Amino acid sequence: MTVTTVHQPTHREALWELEAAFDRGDLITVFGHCTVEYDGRAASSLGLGRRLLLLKPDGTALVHTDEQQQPVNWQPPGSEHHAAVRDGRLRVRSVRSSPDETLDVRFETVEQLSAMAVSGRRDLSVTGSEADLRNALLDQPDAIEAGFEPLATERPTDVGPIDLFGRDSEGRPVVVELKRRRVGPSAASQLQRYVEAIRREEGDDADVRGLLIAPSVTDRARRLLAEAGLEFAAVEPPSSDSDAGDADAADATDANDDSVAAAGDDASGPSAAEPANDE
Amino acid sequence: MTVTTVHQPTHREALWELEAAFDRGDLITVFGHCTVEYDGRAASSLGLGRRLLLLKPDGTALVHTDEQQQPVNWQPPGSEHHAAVRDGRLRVRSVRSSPDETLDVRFETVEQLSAMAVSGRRDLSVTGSEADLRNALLDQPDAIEAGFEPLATERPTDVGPIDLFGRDSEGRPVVVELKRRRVGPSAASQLQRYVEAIRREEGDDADVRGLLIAPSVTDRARRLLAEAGLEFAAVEPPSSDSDAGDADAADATDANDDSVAAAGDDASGPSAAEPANDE
DNA sequence: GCCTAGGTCCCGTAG
DNA sequence: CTACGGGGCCTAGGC
Repeated sequence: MTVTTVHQPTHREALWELEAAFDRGDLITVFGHCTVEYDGRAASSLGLGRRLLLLKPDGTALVHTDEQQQPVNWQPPGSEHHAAVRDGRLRVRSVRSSPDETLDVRFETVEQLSAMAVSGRRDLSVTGSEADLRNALLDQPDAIEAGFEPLATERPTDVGPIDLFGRDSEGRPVVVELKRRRVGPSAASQLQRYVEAIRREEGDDADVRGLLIAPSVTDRARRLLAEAGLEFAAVEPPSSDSDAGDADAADATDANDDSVAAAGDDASGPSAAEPANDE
Repeated sequence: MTVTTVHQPTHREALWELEAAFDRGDLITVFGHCTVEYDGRAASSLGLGRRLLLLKPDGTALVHTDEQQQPVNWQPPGSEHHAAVRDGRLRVRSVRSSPDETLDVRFETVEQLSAMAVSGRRDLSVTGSEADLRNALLDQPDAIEAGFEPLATERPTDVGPIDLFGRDSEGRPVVVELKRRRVGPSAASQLQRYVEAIRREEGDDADVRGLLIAPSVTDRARRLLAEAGLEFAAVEPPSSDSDAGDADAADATDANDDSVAAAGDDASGPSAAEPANDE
């Protein structure tokens, strides 16, 4: 049995289950009527309501409502969870130091408490990141511009590391800043900062180019680049069009063998089945 | 009853419960042995493992493991959840458009499925934000420097809005950039960008000051500021020291009325009880 | 919808 | 530990 659940437990029962789950290193969910107080880098307070508290064995605490991707309150990994019954309420407190922070969740009633044994990989490799873009451009330097010669990635300067550094066909140093998505003014400032650092290194009269590579650029950023004498080149990130096989398979059909739940999910076409390609 | 739970349901049973919970607008948790596939702005794949899937009625989907504050995979609010049984697995798919993105969670087995009716406030007012810092400085302009006169907040320029704009005791324009925490090179660049925009507005020979206000600054950022002729002033954010009453109370004692759960939680001292001050 | 910047950002990596 | 920048960042506020 990899999950333990109690419904509408007394606070003592809930406390006992929490203690056991802490010891087992389980992932814990607590749903109930609670208040939430946070004090640390900032401070906040949340009145009574039914919410879901998630407690992880690494010290993470998350309070979720029925809206938003982000938790309404939280405590980062490395915290310590404590539970106690006090003033007729079940209090779950997650604390960490450096910085000193406390999250307090006080339950008037606990509707459900579950403890689950998690397993399997929790790290995942994402394709389509800036690093992937960099590697693709290193394989095809001409995609940047004809004759571009890469010299270094993450080249250090005294204002931070340059994504990609090289020389153009005429031997001029080129500072390349890569972004996986549309860029705004901050990316232009970042590139300018790096270019000026290289100019200082090479001598103030050095002819150093700055090149921002991204799928697109906002108007303001384009103007900033122009004013600073920097260049822009549009390059799509190498995610969806490079490896579209699995995406197409996942996109093509729906709802065959059995019924379907949810609004507006019309079966498009019960065509040929794709081979299962996971696990 | 505000929570419905099934343990080790068949996929058909799980599907039925999901459908009902979607209709009720419940917050849903599904714990089980699953794979996770994502394709959209990037792409990722995660092999079999026991994980917790959180589905919100606003379209949010979160896949959590036993580590990290951030979900290992997710789908933002506005997505549509669909569920189906296929190839002997329960498939939960969250889809959105613009951008086109799909999250697929395929359960080999479902250990537990719960549906909860959430209620109560989900918005929370945080104290200690940059806006609080700004308001505190507007109340006490002399905390910035003697004779400083605030003129505008979020003053627009053609490179973005200035946090706080004013004039010093000698009538010179001052661009103030506020940060609630220690700042690095990017904040210095940001301030420089604004200052140059104001200089262009006022005429290139204008004497415009730039002032970065934050709790502290890194060495590189300090050097960047100096090179650009910009200033720095250390100001603590107005969070923990302003309203320390509740924090102290929450910090003082632990574990009185009943027992205590968790590792390393020695009861410090069962001293005087503080008054309950929430709800 | 896009743009701009904040965030208790979180997170990994390098020093 | 700090520092720096990426992120499928997310989220709020304007336009």
